[in-house]
Amino acid sequence: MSSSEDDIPLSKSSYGRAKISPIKAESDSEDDMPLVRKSRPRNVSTSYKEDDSEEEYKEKAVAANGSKRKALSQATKVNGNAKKAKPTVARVKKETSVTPAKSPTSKMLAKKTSVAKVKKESTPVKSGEDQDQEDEEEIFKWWEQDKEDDTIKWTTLQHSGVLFPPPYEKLPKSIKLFYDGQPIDLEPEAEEVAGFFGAMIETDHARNPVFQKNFFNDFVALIKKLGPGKEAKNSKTKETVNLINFSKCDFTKIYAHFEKLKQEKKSISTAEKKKIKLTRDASEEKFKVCYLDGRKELVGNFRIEPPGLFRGRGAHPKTGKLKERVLPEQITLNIGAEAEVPEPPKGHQWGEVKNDNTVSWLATWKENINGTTKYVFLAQNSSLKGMSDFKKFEKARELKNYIEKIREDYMKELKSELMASRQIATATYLIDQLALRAGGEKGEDEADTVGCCSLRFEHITLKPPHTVVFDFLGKDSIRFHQEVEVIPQVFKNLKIFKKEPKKIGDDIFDRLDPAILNKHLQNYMPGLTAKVFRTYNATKTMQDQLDFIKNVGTVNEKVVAYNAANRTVAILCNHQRTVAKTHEASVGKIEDKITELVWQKNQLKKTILLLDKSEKKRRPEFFEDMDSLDRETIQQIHERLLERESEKITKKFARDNEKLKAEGEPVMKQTDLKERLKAVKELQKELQKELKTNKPEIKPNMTVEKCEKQIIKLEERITNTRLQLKDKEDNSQVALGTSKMNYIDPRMTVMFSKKYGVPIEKLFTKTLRDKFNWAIQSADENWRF
DNA sequence: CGTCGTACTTAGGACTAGCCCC
DNA sequence: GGGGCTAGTCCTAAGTACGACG
Repeated sequence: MSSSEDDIPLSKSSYGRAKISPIKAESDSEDDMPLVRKSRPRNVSTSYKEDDSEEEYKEKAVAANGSKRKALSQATKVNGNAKKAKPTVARVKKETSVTPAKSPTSKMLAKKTSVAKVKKESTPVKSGEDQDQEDEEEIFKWWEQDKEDDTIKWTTLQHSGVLFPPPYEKLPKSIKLFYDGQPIDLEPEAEEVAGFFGAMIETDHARNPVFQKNFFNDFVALIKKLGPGKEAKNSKTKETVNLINFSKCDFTKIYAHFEKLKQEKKSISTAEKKKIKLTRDASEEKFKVCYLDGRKELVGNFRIEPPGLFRGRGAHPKTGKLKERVLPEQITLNIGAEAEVPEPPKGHQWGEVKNDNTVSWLATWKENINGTTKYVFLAQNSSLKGMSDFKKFEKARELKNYIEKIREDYMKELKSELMASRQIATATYLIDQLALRAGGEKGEDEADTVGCCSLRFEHITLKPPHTVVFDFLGKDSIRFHQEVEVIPQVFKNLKIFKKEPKKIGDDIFDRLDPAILNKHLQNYMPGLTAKVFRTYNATKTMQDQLDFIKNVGTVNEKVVAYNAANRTVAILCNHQRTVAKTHEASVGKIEDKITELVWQKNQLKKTILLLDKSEKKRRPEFFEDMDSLDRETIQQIHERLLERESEKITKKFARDNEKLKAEGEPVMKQTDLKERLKAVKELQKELQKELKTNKPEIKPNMTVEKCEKQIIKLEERITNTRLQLKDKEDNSQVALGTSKMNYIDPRMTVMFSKKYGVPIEKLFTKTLRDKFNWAIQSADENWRF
């Protein structure tokens, strides 16, 4: 059936268990999270990175770097016959860094075109006349437009094509692959592939036997194809054609070489790095933009994917295969008929150039491993992407008008006489309640993952009276493992669907596939498909969660509350991430920090009493917790304190010596260091004494007021750090980003921002603010999903 | 219908800029 | 002012959906 025989020896980590109620979120305790992760291979590093060698594109880029105004007028001309509506021009100050966007609360779907002149973030002084135009750029407020027919994506379209990765640069002569202890000369094309693998030998991918096998097959085939070649100068090398044993290959020299390069790159000065970035940016500038109906829009992935080894996820049978370099001849460009076709790289031709305005891609090619089509699309902040995003959320919003009926119906249909109807009802129940994906069929050559319709016998276990255990790998081979109490009829149905003669490997929903299911759903609402339920339930859950949040407390507290709501959604959608290797350590560090802050606070309280005994009588409860830490903990704090102190002194000593050396002065001796370290000894004595007497040393000029002030500061820091710690713990295996980016209607977040007075910057990163600008501009504090 | 190809959204991990802490 | 860490960004794989085709 599927993959299997030579599968990756992935260690399966222990399964966690959690009861979760079948009806979403609401208030189920966050403590018993149903998230469990199988241990997956982790990609540690890639260093086959394309990079540098900008030369090629430099001249063109400079030419393209003309004035914005020029570009604009040119574009407008092209657009001459496009939209006729008269633009309303509004002046809107564009957000500059941290000012919350002023909401010009505009009506959605207003029947007018409006174009706002927007101040661009201050450009360095421009000379003279056309400064006005240079500083301002027109922003097309598509969300204030009629949403008409969307089969036509554009009327005119111009762009500069795509950016190819730099050509392969041969390794230095001294760096070679070793075979059976001997250095091997390889043709550059083969050497490049050896480099792909060599660079990653320390990653989990490279340790995966399937990856190794696939890589090696392709590698050997390439060498055979190339033949001994002109590089083969010695007899030993001729044997490379017979290179057949992976275990005799030694990539360590190559690996070391790439590591060295990495280090060198890291060590170049910041100024130098900046310069490199600048030239790189300049050479790429023209690819970054395009003109759609005359309006400037950003292009997303204009960089052609560089060659490398395919990093298929999970147990992908093809992982490790060689992903070949893409040539211009393989690329199809899509561009307006009126536009000038960008020049292909020297000595090359475009595969094809077409003018299809029913699609949004600018370029496409076929990738050689799975034969899938890759596209170059516009950036996330483009109008095209924005519009379809908007539509997606409006569609999900529309579902709320039908959801009741749909639920009512599937409850009835669960008992249908017709097997097909019963399966549809059961599947809809699961998709609605558990936010499962549709689950289309997959091929033999892909990782064995499933969704609702493709669930198999072995993926669910029935536990009477009506608990179902789901355990399967979903998209990206992320494990879905939940124990769910379902309604009795669903339990009964699943039992039927699993009944003999069904066995392991058989589909649960044997009368169903996403097409059938979606067709059924369209009966309720045009355009309704399985995935809409995920969007609907995600945003609905978010709204319900946000509604619980009281409008009190600090901004930080509100952000934490928002994140908690976001987390509920992420859990619903099973958005996971691997726990960072450094997680445990960093949690430990924060915990240590908190106890240290508590200790400091306690010290201050004791100091107050030493300064003025009467305080204790005045407010005994204030001093109740000043001995909250036990002796051992305090001792640990002391140790850390002392260690830090001596480290600091040692470092300072080293620095001072460096300085002296540089100035040609005689350096200090180790005894001088010892002298300096005496201060630490002093401190140690002091602390030891404190530990005995339980009385802190009083610093000169200390007053009760000063102590009070510091205590308040410390308490603030303690709550903040605790908050931070909790957030970190709760988020360690949940990925919040995916739901925020794809499932939660951004207008919900904008509503929260406005209603609760939380700057949008605290909720959306820069990229998200750009992507969701339409939502920021159009939603207010009363917005409801 | 079932299969396939195309076009688009959704996804987690790799990489990195910049922030914070010392 | 440098190093460690993390949040944010980049990259591209892996889904969904749908229409054409036989």
